[in-house]
Order: sequence, then structure tokens, then C-alpha cells
Amino acid sequence: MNRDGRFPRVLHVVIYMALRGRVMSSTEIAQMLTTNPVVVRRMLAGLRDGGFVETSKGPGGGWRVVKSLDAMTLRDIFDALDRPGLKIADTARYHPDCPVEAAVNVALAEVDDAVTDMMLTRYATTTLADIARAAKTIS
Amino acid sequence: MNRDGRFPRVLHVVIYMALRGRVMSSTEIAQMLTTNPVVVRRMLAGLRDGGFVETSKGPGGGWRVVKSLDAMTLRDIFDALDRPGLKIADTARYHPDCPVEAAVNVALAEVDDAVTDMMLTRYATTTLADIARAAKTIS
DNA sequence: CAGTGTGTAACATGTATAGTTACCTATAAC
DNA sequence: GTTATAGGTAACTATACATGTTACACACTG
Repeated sequence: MNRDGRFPRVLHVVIYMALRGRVMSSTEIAQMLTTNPVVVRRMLAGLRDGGFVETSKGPGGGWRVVKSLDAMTLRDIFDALDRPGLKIADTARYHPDCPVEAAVNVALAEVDDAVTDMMLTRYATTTLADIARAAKTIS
Repeated sequence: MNRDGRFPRVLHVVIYMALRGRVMSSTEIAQMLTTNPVVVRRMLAGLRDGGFVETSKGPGGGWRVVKSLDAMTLRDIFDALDRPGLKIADTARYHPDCPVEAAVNVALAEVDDAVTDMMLTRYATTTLADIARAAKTIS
């Protein structure tokens, strides 16, 4: 459990719930992900703030997907999760006046920016509906 | 000190040493990076194994760059460091038979592979000499 | 008001990098 | 050979972060 695994787990849950079209409690989702309800609430909190899911309390309550899978891209979910695990290489800040350090930082930042840009662009072109269709092809 | 900061630090040191063309002890390098000699030896161990630097013991000993900056790319150093911090998104392995999880993993892996490929390709096209030239332009 | 749900704070756990201490071996200078 | 200086490395601590867990407050349904 080293790195951030929220992204695939959240995608799994959202697509699953949307396909089922029914409310799921945090406890149900937790069993599905072999974790516990608090972790689920934390994971999905960003999606609620982003307007992709809604919650209701009390008996019969839980989580409900309120957008079409066509209207949600990987990018939307990634952003709603606050871009987990992004930032590929750090930059050093030990010698603000050293031109070598500055040049290293520039070179790494250029690659980093290009790579991040590409990733976000590709995420933006894939909808959750695309993944759901692929899942149906598999099964 | 959260993420892996070896890459920029190692680049800084190697370019600096090559430009100076002299041996530097782990202690000297440590002062330059505001850390301590053991961390430096750990950081540079991979570069020695990769044949980019050599070490000598005893008085007057230390680290020496043995390849031309033209002959070292960002990719070379990145690989010598064992690709620090790579792996952007994890894949979930909770339900081996779930087509949704499988489809999610495929979609994420596709982006991940493309992005990693692009990063390594761009790293491979930049030599440390390029960075050294950029540093001279800055100063 | 009893039962079921979310919302969250507080704390525990697992893992990775970084930093530190201690001790080993190798080598240059004398 | 002795001494000082260098790297090599194991073992430990510190820090950061995602995850897991416990406990409790609050909200809604019947």
C-alpha cells in the first residue's frame, strides 16, 4: 500500500454504481474494495464536491452517481481527486544562485510539463463510458 | 523531504564536477547539497555501477566523472538511479475477474505507458552537456 | 426515539526517502 | 608500519504520506 491507489479504485466504484444505477452505502463500497467505510468517504469526498456523485443520509441512503458516464472523463475524476501522485520529479532549491542547479531545474521542468500535459490531454479524451464499453467487451 | 529528490541533486553534482574537472570527496559534495557523506555515497553508487563516475580511496581520493558530458543523457542518469519516483498510477488488483476493474486498469496503463515512453524519449535526447551550456547562458 | 447513514477528527500502520551514527576496508604520506 | 583520509555499508532514526481504524457527532427515515 505504498503509493496512491485512489484513482483506479474510485473509477471502478463510479462506473460500477452508474451501471447498476442504484444507491450504494459506504459500507457496501468498502466491502467491494476490501477496505472500510471511512476510507470510502474520504476517497469519494472530492467527487461529491465536484458534482459527480451525491450522498444521502439515513436508511436507504448512500452514494449515487448523478452524471452520465459520457459526461465524465478520466481527467474530471483525476482532478476531483486532487491529481493523486502527480509531480514526477522534484526540483532542487539548495542554491538559488547556482546556474547549474537552475539549468537542471529548467531541463527537468520542461520534460515534466510536457509529460503532465500529455497525460492530462489523454485523460481528457477518455470518458468513463468508454471504459464501461470496454468492460462489456471483456465480459 | 517527501518525494525522491535524487535526480536533480545528482545531475547538479555530476555537471558541476565535470565542469571543474577535479575530484570531490563525499564530504565536499555533502556540504554542497547540505546533507551528509553517506547520503552522497548512496546517491552516486548507481552512477559508479553504470560507469559514469569512479571513486578512489585514501587521501586525495573521492569522486571523479569519467565520461564526457556529451556522452551522458538525462536518461542514462535516470536509469542509473533506478528511475526514481516513476510509476504514475497504480493498478488495482482486488477483483481479478471483474471486467470493470480490468477495463480501468487497461485504460490507465495505456496512458501510463505512453507518458512514460514520452518521458524516457525526451530524457534520452538531452545530454548533460546541453544543460551545462544552458547554465553558462544563465550566468 | 431507534436504526441507519454520512462527516470528521484522532490515532495507528505500512512504506519510502532522507538523514545519522558507527564501524569496516583501502590508500597515500610520512 | 603508523596515521590520517577516503569510500562502503549496515543499522537506526526522522519525516512524509496514503491507508486503515476507532470513536463520535449529526442527519434522515420510519
